[in-house]
Amino acid sequence: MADPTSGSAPAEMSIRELARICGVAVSTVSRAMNDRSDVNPATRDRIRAEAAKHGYVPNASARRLKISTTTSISVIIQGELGQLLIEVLEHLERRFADAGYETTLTHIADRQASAETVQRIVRAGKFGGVVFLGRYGSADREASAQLSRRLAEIQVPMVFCTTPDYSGADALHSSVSVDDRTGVYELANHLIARGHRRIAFVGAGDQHDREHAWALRLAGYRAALTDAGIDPDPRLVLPSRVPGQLYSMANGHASVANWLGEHPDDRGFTALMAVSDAAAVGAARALNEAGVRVPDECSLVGFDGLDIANYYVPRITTLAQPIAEIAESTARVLLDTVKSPRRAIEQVWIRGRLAEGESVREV
Amino acid sequence: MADPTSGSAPAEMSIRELARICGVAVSTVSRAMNDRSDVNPATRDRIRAEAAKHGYVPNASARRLKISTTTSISVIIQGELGQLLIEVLEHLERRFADAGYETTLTHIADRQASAETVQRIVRAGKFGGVVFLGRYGSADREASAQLSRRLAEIQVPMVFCTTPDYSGADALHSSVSVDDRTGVYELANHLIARGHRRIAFVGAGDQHDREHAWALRLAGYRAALTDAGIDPDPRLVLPSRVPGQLYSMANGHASVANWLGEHPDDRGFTALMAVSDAAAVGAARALNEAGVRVPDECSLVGFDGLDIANYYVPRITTLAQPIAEIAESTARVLLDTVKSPRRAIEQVWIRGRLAEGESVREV
DNA sequence: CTGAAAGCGCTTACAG
DNA sequence: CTGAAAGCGCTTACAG
Repeated sequence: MADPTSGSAPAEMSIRELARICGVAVSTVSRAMNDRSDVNPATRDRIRAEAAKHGYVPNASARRLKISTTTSISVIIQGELGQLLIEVLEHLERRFADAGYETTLTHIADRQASAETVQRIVRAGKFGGVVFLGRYGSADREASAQLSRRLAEIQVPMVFCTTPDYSGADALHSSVSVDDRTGVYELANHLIARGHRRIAFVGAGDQHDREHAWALRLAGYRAALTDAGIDPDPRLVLPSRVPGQLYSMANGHASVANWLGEHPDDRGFTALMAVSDAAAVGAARALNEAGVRVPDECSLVGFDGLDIANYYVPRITTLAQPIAEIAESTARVLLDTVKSPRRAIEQVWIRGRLAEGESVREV
Repeated sequence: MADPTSGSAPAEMSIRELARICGVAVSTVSRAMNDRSDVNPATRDRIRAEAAKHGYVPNASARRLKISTTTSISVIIQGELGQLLIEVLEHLERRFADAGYETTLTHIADRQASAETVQRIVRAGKFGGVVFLGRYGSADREASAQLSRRLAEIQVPMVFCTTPDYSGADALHSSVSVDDRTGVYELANHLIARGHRRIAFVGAGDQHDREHAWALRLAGYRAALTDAGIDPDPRLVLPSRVPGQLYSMANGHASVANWLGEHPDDRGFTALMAVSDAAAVGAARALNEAGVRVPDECSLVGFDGLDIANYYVPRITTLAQPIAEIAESTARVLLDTVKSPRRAIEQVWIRGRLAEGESVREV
């Protein structure tokens, strides 16, 4: 039917056409293609051979229209697409694959983060469940809470991964995350135990956008100082300089470089806590450019435990996220919810591991 | 209809039900939801309000079954999921969004790289086109060529991004890629111009798997040496030690550490070319662990031009991939092919830019 | 083991 | 501007 002068591709074969070719009913083709037991093996093999020969693939849209069960999970990532989320994604894919599910990733821009977007994605793909990888929401607290409530109305199992649910007092969604606060608390204590008192924090976000990992990490930092009898100096929370990329090398660098430029004589800290390993690398470069040696003149810690922390010179002391465990728990919670949609909301906080590097020195 | 004692979620609303609620025909609801002009604005608004109120979202499977046109592009990534591909992906998404297309990413394991997988993905999602990001195929040359032919039979526009088509003499697919060979050729000349003669290459893959960027980069390295009158020493092509992650820090590190361990007295090179920036970082650590300073005692260059090259200390001289241009060309070629499926195959090679860092010293 | 038929939820000529 | 009807390509009772 294809007109050679036109640009259109040949039409795809339908079950009906294949049935005609094989001289059987469409129902028989359907059974053969789905490997059902109620079809003669010889018939099945003949049909499948013809299908392969003609490149017939069942139309999934038509199939989905009939079938209620689905074996697809949608992973939605909003905004920053860093190495950490990518690694979590890889583990998630493996876990879901083990359970017989396929995984599809949709990356959406910040401004598209709405309940409608999710609803469209979910119904478009007939997904069995949704994982929000990284946060999902806007910088505005009230808008985020409302979004969370709207999401709860969508009748599909969902779980937040690497971020808690920020719905407010009553959590509306399950979540699995590293224990950000405790992790940074431990890191700060690690520094304090080595004599540091003037510790700066690199990578604090916008005041209005407190619903993100950085805020929990900052809270852990403050708590550790306070518990150690050190009065947190608000000036040592270095403001972010690359707002859209809080956890990036660029932000770590700009933030510290800016501070050092404004305080040429006395930088005012003996140790730096970066909100992420990437930010730590940027901070290290800024220190180096100012002639400050790590760790001899300034200690440095990161967060995440990515390859870069391990291979950087000096190796960066960091809080290693338990990526495999996070992915495993996320998959478990989601698949449990798929099986029992009314099961209770579950908040899972997984303790990270302090990975000692070569970037901290006693003072 | 939902049984409160069962775990099933309430059924989703259909167009029929909404039509009944609004007291109109389903066709009118359809027109309202699709913003068609042939519906009374007042009727449309009333219907849309009811839809929003009841959380009605059209079933996309049913819609796709009727509609032939699609506005979705599938991006397929096989195997390694590094920072470079992620950044290309982000640019691709933006380009496609500008053209009115949504992008969906599917990440598949090496062993699943078959024509059937692609066919299933394509028909499942009714995608308008497919981008293969990174290579797609197996390590076996003959199997790859056959796969390429099978892919060509799938009647959907496709383009390879960041990798050429390895079908053999006659390319069967369009591709957009940095000019790997010329890029490394330039980097090698950069080193040669600074007096280096003993240059090692880090990150060569398996002999049987020559269909990958590393092989083109290795070829550029060899050509530059030969053209400069230097006989390439095959021993200076350091074998890979982490096969599945050729471009990783782990591989760069293991490869160089292993070599230095076996040649404690004379390492045999004055400069190192790494297959990627990440491998360069790993190599730098291995050098450091052996007490070899970069660049004073050994020069180092990478490939890709990622953040890490720019923020590492010392800043790594590298070949910056023109990521935006690669994404732009990929989107252009694919969308052109969507419009005119019979258009000619196109191989696009984009020249990278040598970004000079602080990791090369004259000898 | 196989076939004829109903129907999943939409869209789109066609008629009014 | 609105409605009744056909049909997209499948799956699945139901009948044989």
